[in-house]
Amino acid sequence: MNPLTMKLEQFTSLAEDERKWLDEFCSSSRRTFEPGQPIFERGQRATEVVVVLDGLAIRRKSLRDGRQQLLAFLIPGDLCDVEVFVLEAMDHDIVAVGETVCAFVPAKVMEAQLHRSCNLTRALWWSTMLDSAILREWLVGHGSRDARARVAHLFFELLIRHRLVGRAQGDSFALPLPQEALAEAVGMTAVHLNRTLQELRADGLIRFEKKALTVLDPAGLKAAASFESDYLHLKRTEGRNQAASHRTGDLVSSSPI
Amino acid sequence: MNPLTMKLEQFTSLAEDERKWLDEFCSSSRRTFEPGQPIFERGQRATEVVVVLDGLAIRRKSLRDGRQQLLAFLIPGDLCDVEVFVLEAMDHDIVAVGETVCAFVPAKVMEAQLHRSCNLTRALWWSTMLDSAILREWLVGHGSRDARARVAHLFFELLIRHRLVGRAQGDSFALPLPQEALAEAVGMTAVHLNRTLQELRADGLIRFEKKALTVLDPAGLKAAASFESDYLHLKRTEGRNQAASHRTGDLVSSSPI
DNA sequence: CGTTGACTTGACGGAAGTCAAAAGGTGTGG
DNA sequence: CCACACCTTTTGACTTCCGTCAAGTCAACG
Repeated sequence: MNPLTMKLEQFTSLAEDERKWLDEFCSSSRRTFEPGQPIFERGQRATEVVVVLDGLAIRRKSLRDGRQQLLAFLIPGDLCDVEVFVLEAMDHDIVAVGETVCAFVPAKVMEAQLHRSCNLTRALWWSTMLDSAILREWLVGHGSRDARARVAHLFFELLIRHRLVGRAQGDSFALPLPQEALAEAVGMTAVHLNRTLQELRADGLIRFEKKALTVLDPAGLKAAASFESDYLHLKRTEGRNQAASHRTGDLVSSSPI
Repeated sequence: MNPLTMKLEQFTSLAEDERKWLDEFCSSSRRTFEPGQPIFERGQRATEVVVVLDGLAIRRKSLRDGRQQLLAFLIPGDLCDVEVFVLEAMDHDIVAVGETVCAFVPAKVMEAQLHRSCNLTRALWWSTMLDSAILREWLVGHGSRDARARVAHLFFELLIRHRLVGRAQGDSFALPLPQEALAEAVGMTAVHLNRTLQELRADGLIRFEKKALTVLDPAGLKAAASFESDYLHLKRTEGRNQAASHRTGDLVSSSPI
C-alpha cells in the first residue's frame, strides 16, 4: 500500500474508489531527488503539490547570517501543504535528504479533489491539521523543553510517524542525516547535540548508527521526552473519546508503542 | 469593514457578494469572552470555527510540569483553523486575553463554503497557509534568534498584522498582556524578557505601557529583528514577483512599514 | 493604608554556545 | 593496498546567555 493511503487510514476508513484515487495520485509524475537537491526553493511558486513516497525530505529556512533552521521532516506519506498553490511564493526551502522519491500533483487535480465533498477531502484536511499540530509541538519543545527532552521527543515522534506508514523496522527507522542537520532541527549546535546524543546512548535509550535510529527503550525515551501523543490525532488507534484519554492519563502509553 | 474581510483583501480582491458573505459570516452567533476565559480547551471537540472580531486571544499549550508555551496570537480577523472541525479533539487551548469578541461559525457552514469553488475559498486557504507560515517563523526565532531579536521580531510582526486589519494607531497597537505571557510567547523567563524589554526601550525602539505597544523606531526594530517579511505573503502590497523581491533585497523594507 | 499583582533589580548558577583540535570514517586514485 | 583528502563525530577548555531565586519597587484598589 502506498504510504499516503496508510497515513490517511489513521484518520478514516477509505472506500475502494478512494484508495484507487490515492494510488493514481501517488503515481502521477514521479521524480527522484539526489541527496541535498532542492525540491522547492524559497521564492519559487509551487504550482504542484508534492507527496514524499520514499526517502526523506526536510523543510528548511535559511537566515541571512547563514544560520539554518530545520522546520519539519517529510517522511513517506507526507504532503508538502495540501494548498500551497494558492501562495505566490514559497517562504522556505524543501530539500531532499538521502535519495528521495516524490510524486508531483498538479494544482488543478488537487483543487478538483478538494472541491469534491467526500471522506478523502476531510482526510487531506486532517493531514494538514496534523502538520500544524506537529509544528506547534516543535515550538513547545523549543520554548520549554531542555536539550535532552527535545531530542528524545523528536526521536519518539519520528518513530511513531514511521510506524504509521510502515517504514519502521521494529523500533528503528532510517535517518540519513548528519548530526549537523539534526542539530538544526532541535535548535542547538552540533557540538551540544552530540553530547546530548551520547547522554541518551549512555542511558540505553537509543542507538544512532549507519544512518538509522534505533530506539532501545521506547518507554524510557517517551518518559525522557515527557511525550503526550494527543497532538498526533491518531484517533483510530485510541477509540473515540480523546477528551477522556487526555484526562485519564495517556492511552497510547499503554499501547505497544 | 470587518477585520476578516480586510485581512483577506490582502490576498485578493473580493466581489460584492463575497464581502456580503463574509459579513454574515462574522455576524453569526457572536460571543464575548472575559480576560482569561477559555474559548476552546484541550480535549474538547471543536464543532465550530471561531473568528476573532475584537480583542485578543492566544493559543496555548500547557505541559504537565506546569510550564506553558504560547503558540500564537489571534488578533481581529484571525480564524482559529479553517478546518478544525475534522479533528476529534483540540490538542491545545485557545484563551481570551482582555475582553474578546468572537463569531462562531458552524462546521457545516464552513464546510459548505469550502466546497464552493471560488475566490473566497482560496482566500481562506491563504489565511491557513499564513498561519502556518507565522508558526514556522516563530520556530525559526526560537531555534536561531537570541532574546533581543526574538522579541523584536514578534513586535514587528504584530505591528504589521495589526496594520493589515486596521487595528494599529500609527505605530502602536493594543497588547493587553502581562510580561509573564509575553515571555511564554518568546520562550523565555519573565525576568529575562523584562531585561530584554528594557534593552529595547533603552535603544529607543519601543515603548510598552498601558497595555499598548508603541514602536518608536520601526526601521530600527526591523533591523534588530533581522525581519524578512516574505513569510507574511502580502502579495498585494508588493506586486507580483516575490521571487525577485526575495533576491533583490526586501521590498517591504522600503515601504512605509 | 495595607494588600495584591505586575514590574524591576541583583547575585549567582548552570545549560548551552564557541572555538579549536583530535579522532574516526569513507571514498578516490595512484 | 595504501595514501590522501574530506567529512563527520568526538573531546576539551572556556565563555556567555539565560534561568533561578529572592528581595524590592510601584501602582491600583478595596
